[in-house]
Amino acid sequence: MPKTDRRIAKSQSAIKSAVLALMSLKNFDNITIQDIADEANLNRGTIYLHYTDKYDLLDKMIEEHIHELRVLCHVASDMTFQEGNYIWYEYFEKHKLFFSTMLDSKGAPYFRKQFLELVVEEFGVEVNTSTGKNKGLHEDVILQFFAAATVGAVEWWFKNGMPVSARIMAEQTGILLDRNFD
Amino acid sequence: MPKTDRRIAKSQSAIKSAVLALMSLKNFDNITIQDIADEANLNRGTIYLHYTDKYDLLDKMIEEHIHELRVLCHVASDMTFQEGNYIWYEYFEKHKLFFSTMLDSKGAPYFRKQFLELVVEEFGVEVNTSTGKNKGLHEDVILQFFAAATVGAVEWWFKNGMPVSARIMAEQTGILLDRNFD
DNA sequence: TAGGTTTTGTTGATTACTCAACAAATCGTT
DNA sequence: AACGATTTGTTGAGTAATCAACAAAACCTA
Repeated sequence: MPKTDRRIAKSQSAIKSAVLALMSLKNFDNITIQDIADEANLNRGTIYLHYTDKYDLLDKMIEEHIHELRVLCHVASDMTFQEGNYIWYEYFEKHKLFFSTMLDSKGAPYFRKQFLELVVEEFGVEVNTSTGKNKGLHEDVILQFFAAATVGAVEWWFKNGMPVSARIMAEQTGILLDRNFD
Repeated sequence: MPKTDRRIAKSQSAIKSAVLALMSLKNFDNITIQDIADEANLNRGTIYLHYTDKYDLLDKMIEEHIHELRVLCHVASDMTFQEGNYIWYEYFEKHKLFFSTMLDSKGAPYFRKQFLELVVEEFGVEVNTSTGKNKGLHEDVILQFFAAATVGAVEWWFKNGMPVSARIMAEQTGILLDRNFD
């Protein structure tokens, strides 16, 4: 694999940092491409060399967070859902600005989709329908059921301004998941 | 004047910052071009697009400081030498790493020359050989005399590890200058 | 909803940067 | 003084970024 050109790495890094910086100042939907270019100190046209529009840019940023969450899943593979969830929710809280913006604005139409796919995939290794409490149930049904539940909880949490702590969210959704997997 | 290309500004800025960062870690003479390129996160060849070698790079950086010092001179044009000197020595102290490196290593062969030229030029507006205590003396002689004295004092200060405070240097050289100009 | 203003996305010509490769110069040991 | 290793400065071909200019879309707001 040919390593990426230094200029590409620098431009993309500057662009993403600029978006994050601007998101702390104003709503994503009110950020213009020119704003991003100014903040990143590069030409507006350069942004279009890497992303089709600002929503595509945001999607790419989402992909990176999805990837990080997947890594955290593997770190937590030996833990209970309660314990593992807390790692996730810590990550959410750390990037609260990012995630709440993602889930609030119309700016990230595919976030929920990508997020759900991730959860389905990661829950997949945990489910067992040949023995235990889920014996005889349909694997896909269980997966989609609890994945949607998990994503929905996170979505609710952010859309409502995180009314409870990350620890509470992790614990309670963890209890509900641990109760249903073995 | 056509404004400089954004890429040029960014590259030069990164290169200069890299040199300053590296100078705090090791002697300038031990810094390689590759070190600078790595620190600045750009290709080694890019440095040669802007500077002929690392000493030229250093000279350009010097020029910028010389320019700053000239600006400070104009700010201090209404003050006594004692007062004005303190502004200068504060600047020296603020950039102590830079200046001590300049005056210590063989890396900046022209620093003293440029510095002296600046002092001669700036003292020029102060000297008066038609009336007062210097009446009848040769202007160039006075200028070269006290400019060399001033530069020599600064040089001594840095080469000997700044054994006295900036305030003391400013006060004492200020007294000596105020005593000889009117 | 008609008006002017801002933002968008694209274009083409130009310039700066990248990367790998090279010979020559310098450095550091022995 | 001779050795290998590092650093230097340069080259050429390829790519990314810049800038100005443009029409079309989206946006106020009166």
